Amino acid sequence: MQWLGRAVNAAPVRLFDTLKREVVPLEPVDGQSFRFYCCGPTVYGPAHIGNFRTFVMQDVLRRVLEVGGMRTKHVRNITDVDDKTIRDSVASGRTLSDFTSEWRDKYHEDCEALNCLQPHVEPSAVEHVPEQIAMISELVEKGHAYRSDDGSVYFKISSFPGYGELSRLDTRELDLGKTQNERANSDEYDKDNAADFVLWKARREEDGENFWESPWGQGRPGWHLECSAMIRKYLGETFDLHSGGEDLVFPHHENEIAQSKCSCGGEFARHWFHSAHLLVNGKKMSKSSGTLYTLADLAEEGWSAMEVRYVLIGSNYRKQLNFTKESLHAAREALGKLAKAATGHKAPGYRSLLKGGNPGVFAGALDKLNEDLNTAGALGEVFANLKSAKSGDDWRGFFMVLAALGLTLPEPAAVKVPDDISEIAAKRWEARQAKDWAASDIFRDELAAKGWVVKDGREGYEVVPL
RNA sequence: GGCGGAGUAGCCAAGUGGUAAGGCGCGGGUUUGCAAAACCUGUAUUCGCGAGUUCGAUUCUCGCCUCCGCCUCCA
Repeated sequence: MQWLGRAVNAAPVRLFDTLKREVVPLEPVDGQSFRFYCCGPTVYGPAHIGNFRTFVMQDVLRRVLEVGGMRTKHVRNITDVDDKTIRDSVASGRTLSDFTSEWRDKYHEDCEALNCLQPHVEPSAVEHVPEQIAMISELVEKGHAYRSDDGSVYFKISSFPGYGELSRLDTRELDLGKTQNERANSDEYDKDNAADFVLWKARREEDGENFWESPWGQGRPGWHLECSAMIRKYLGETFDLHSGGEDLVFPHHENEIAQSKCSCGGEFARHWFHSAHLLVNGKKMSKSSGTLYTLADLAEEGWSAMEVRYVLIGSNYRKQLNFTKESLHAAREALGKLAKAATGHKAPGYRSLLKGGNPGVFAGALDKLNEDLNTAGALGEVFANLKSAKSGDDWRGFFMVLAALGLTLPEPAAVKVPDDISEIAAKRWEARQAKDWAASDIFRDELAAKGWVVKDGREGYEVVPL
C-alpha cells in the first residue's frame, strides 16, 4: 500500500455502496491509489447549487480519503456535446466549443470558490469522439449493438443479462407499453426494443455543423457512452468507484455498466456512490418557482460560496437536503464561531495535513467522517470539543477535520471603512468618553442610516457594515 | 401504477436495544449610560400514529398516516 501518513487511531474509510446496498470499506484495487470517476456537468448554462451538492460531496469523499492517508486518482468529465449543448449553441449562433467553453470556465470558477480540489484528469467528451467510436465498433462486432435504418446505433439490452442490477430493474416495472407508444408516435426512434438506448445518434438537420464521420455515417455519440469511453481511457476496465447524483442511477449508470462490461470486460466500477438531491423550501428546485439558485444568485444576496458549502455538507448525503436562506444564515454564524475559536491558530497547508498525525480531541470528528461521510456528525463533534482544544495536536486535528470537509474560515473582516464613516465613529467615541450620551446616540443613528454599526469594546470600538 | 427515501425541539440536524450530539433561533445572566457585540447559561421525560418482540425501543418487526424524489439524455 502506498500510504501517506495516517491519522493516529483513524478508522478505515467506509462508504455506503449503492450497488451492494451496504456500508463497505474502501481500499484501492491496485493497492496504489484510489481511482474514482465522477459524472461532471453538462456545460450549457451555469451550474446550480443542486449540481454542487453532488460535486461537493464527491470532493469531501476525496478529501476524507486523502486526509486518511490514501492516494487518489480523481477523474471528472465535462459533458460538452449532447442535445442541450448543441441545441443552445446553435440557437445562440455560436460554435459548440465557443459556447461550452464559456460555461466550463464559469463552472471552474464556481468549483474554486467552493474550495473543491481539481480532478487529476478532467476529460472533455468532445475531445474523445474517436475513443467513443472505437467502443461502439466493439459493441457492434460483439453483437451487443446494432445500426438502425437512419444510421443511429443502439445498445441491445437483451444481449446483456446483467442489465438492471444497479437500479434493481428486476424488481422495477418499466412501463414499456407507455414508452413504446410514445416512441412510436414521436417517430424519432427506430429500435428493436423500446428500452434499448442510443450509442450513436445519426446526424439531424437541427444539429448544424456538429457531427462526426463514423462507420455508420455522420452523427454524434450518445450521452451515456461518453463516460464509458473516457473511463476506459483514464481509469481502465476495473476501477474503484463511480459517482454522481442519484438521478443518474437509471438509466445513465445502468447503461454505462452495460456498455463497458460488454465492450471491454473487467469489473468496471467496484463501488457506486450516489448523493441525494437538494430541495429548496421543501420542493424540487425549478426555474419557474425561482428556486434554481446559482452561486452568482446567492452572491448577489451577500452569501459567500463557503457559506453555501457549509450548508451543502450540513446533512447526510444520502438524504434529501432542504436548502433555505435560514440555513445559510446558520452557516454564516457557525463559520464565524469556528473562526473566532481558531483565532491565533494558523491553518497548515492541505498537503502538509496529509502527513497524518494525532488529531487530539478531534479524533472523534474524523471517525465520523470515515464512517460513511457523516459530515453533520463530524461538525457536531467539532463544536462539542471546541472548548477543550488546547494542545498543538488538538489544533492540528481541528484543521484536519476542516480540510477533510473542505471548509476554510472567514478572515476577520478586512472591510475598508470609508473616511466619513470612521470620522463619525471617532466623534461618537469622543462623545462617549465625555459621557455625552445624547450626542453619542445621534452619531450611532447616523452611522446606522449609512449602513454601518459600531461594536464597542473595553479599549476601543470597531465599525462593521450592517 | 412501479421503485426508492424520509418523518427527532420554532428551524436545520446527528445518533443509539438502555433511556436524546451539534448548529441556528429563542429565554435568562454578566457586561453596557441604554443598546449592539462579546462571554456565561437555559432550552425534546421525548424521537409521525397504533400494535408486537424485549427486563427495556426513538432505535427491531408488522400495520397505518403524511411528505419527498425517481420512473422524461435533471447532479
